[in-house]
Amino acid sequence: MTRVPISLIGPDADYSDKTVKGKVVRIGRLVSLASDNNLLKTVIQEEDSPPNASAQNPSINVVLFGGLAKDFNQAVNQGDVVVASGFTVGRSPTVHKDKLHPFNLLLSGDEARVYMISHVSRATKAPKYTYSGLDALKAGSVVNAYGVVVFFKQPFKSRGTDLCSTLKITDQSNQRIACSVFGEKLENHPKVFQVGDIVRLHRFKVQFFNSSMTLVNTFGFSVLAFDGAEGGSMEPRTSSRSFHLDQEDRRTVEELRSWAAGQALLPPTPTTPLSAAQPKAYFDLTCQLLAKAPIDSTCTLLRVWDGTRCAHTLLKVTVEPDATEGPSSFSEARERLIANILVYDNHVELAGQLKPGDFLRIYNLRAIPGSSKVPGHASSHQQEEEEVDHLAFHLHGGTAYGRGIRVLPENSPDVQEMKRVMEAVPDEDDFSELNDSQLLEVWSTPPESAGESVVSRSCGHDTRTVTLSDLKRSDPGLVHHVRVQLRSYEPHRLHQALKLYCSKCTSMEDVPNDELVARLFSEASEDPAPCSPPAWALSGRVAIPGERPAPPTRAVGVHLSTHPVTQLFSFFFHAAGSTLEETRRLAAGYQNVVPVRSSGGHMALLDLSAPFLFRGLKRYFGCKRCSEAAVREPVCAEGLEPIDEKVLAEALGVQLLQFVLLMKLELQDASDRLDVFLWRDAESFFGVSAEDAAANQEAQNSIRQTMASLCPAGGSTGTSGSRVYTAQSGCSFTDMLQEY
DNA sequence: GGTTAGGCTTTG
Repeated sequence: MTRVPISLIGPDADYSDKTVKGKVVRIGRLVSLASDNNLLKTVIQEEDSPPNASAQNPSINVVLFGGLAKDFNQAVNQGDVVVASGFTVGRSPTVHKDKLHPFNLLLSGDEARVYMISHVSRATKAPKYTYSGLDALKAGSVVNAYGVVVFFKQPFKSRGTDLCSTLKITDQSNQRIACSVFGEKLENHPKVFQVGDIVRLHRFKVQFFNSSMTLVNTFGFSVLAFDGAEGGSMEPRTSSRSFHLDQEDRRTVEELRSWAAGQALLPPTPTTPLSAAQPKAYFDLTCQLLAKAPIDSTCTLLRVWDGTRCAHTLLKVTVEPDATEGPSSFSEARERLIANILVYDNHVELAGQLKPGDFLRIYNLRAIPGSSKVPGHASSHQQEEEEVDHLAFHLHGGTAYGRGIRVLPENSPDVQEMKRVMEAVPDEDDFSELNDSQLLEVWSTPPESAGESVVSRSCGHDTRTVTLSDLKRSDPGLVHHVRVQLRSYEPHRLHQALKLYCSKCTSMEDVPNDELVARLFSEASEDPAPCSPPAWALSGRVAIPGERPAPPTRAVGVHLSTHPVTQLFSFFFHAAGSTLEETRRLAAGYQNVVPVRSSGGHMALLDLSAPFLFRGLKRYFGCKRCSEAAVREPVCAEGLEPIDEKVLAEALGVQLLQFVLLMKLELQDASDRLDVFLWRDAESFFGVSAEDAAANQEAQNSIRQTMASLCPAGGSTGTSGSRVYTAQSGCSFTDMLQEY
């Protein structure tokens, strides 16, 4: 065999008796493909290019398949020198992105070989970071350091071009060192959420200021933040995809945690729930934003809750419903749990970026007793006296005392705890904000009189039966039992009863039909612009699984993302150029298929009328109003949970829509008729989840059978065959049959 | 590989 210089690799040549030699400069993740195949991408660089070569030390992508990929992954270290043979040459799909060789080497099949010429031992593989104690910092040097946060400010706008975070950190030396982080992007700032958090700083410059040390980030810096509690999660908070964390790092974090616990550096109550808010006190609040409204240019109203009820009556702030983002009113029960927060000055800009549904931590919030004048909404004297005991909450201007607002990730332990509290709040559920008039809007053929609908409530099953005529004369809001005949129902086509519901903006819409979706797919594939895949994606082509008898299979371009810890192939993008039908077939063979298109040279999701995700037979949709979709790599918080529709929706900035069932029933008894909506309890009524009903025939048949036996004439006007049931909300159809 | 900030007694 003869060796070919990397620079001379090109198409249309026979490489069966050729070798390529190079140093391994990058090793990708091992990707498991379908049917027990593996794939691994690596980059090798020629160290001894011949003098006549066009480029010095050129690099080339090498893609290994099958057992070779697996063996290579186990054996190789960065820095090893290898020789490859038995390869073929293909066009590199990533040449524009990685600026490497326009072709790549493909090593698959029996002839493919990789020989290791020299081997670097594991111990010297990763560059080792050394960390300075905070008492050993030398001005002018660039250091790495660990510290426990004793003071922090959330990123705020500096007078320059960047956002600025300031921290004060300490360690076992008891030195307290100031630290400033500058950067344009919020995601590069330390994700410090409370005093006691631990940070790991890389590449910070030591500067002297007023006889005290300060650490300032330099080029190529990184910050990881860890929970400071003993036994807390070891998952660092970072936006970086490529941080390195080894056993020694974990030990350092553990040591700082136990040291800090002994020093009582962690505040005993990091945040105060609304139920413990005291007048005049300053406190940090973890909460969920429900709605917001601008008051004037220096003040914004945030309406939040945390699931607990404040011991003091909360101040009501009235604003125009039109100016409110999110629901403008809530049920009475919910209103009692909602705190109105007025945020001022510099916080107004940040508040503008918040979305109803966001989980927030608000730092240095002040509880203010008595009525306070809201700019532009001066209340009358009478009202002021009435509200004298009421609590309002202010976030003053400025960043002193760490005043600020931070969006917390949904997976943070404090948010999880708060959600448990919220879930236990009675008389509220996902649909509480959707009222009858909204339902009628959703309904394609609204009944003539909106007054004929009633809202269902769960009940104690001890109410006596009333006639429909009694019911219609009684006050709204009461719970009734009726003994009625189902005269008719709508829609007759089950797919029209399936709706998509957004828990964030409480909108409900029809499920887009296949014709519309197919059209979006064909439109997306018409864009001829080349699409540069993101750096983390592995690009290639896969064959569309065919049907039997197999038609000629077609291959489509795909971009893969693999699971960071298990390295299992778990996520799958497919590029523009395939049809809905092809995507459907891909989804049958691969776990997660996210259709993408080319948009201005970048990878983007399709219009959100199309499913953003195919998982087997199931399709998932996103809310057009609440999503800020972008193709990003999905990351698992703990690294081990499966990548499901929720993880993907979050990574892609998609607000996941929930399938719900909505039916209109026309009830009749001797006294009257009544239209009712079956929806909130529809799933328990049919004993079928709406998501299943959207994807599987068995679930659909079950609903169909239930309706057919309730209303055998299929809802036609001839109802002589209809049977009569005693209906109780919260009751399944099977329960009803037993009672009958 | 430059500038920003460099807690701090807030108050509608």
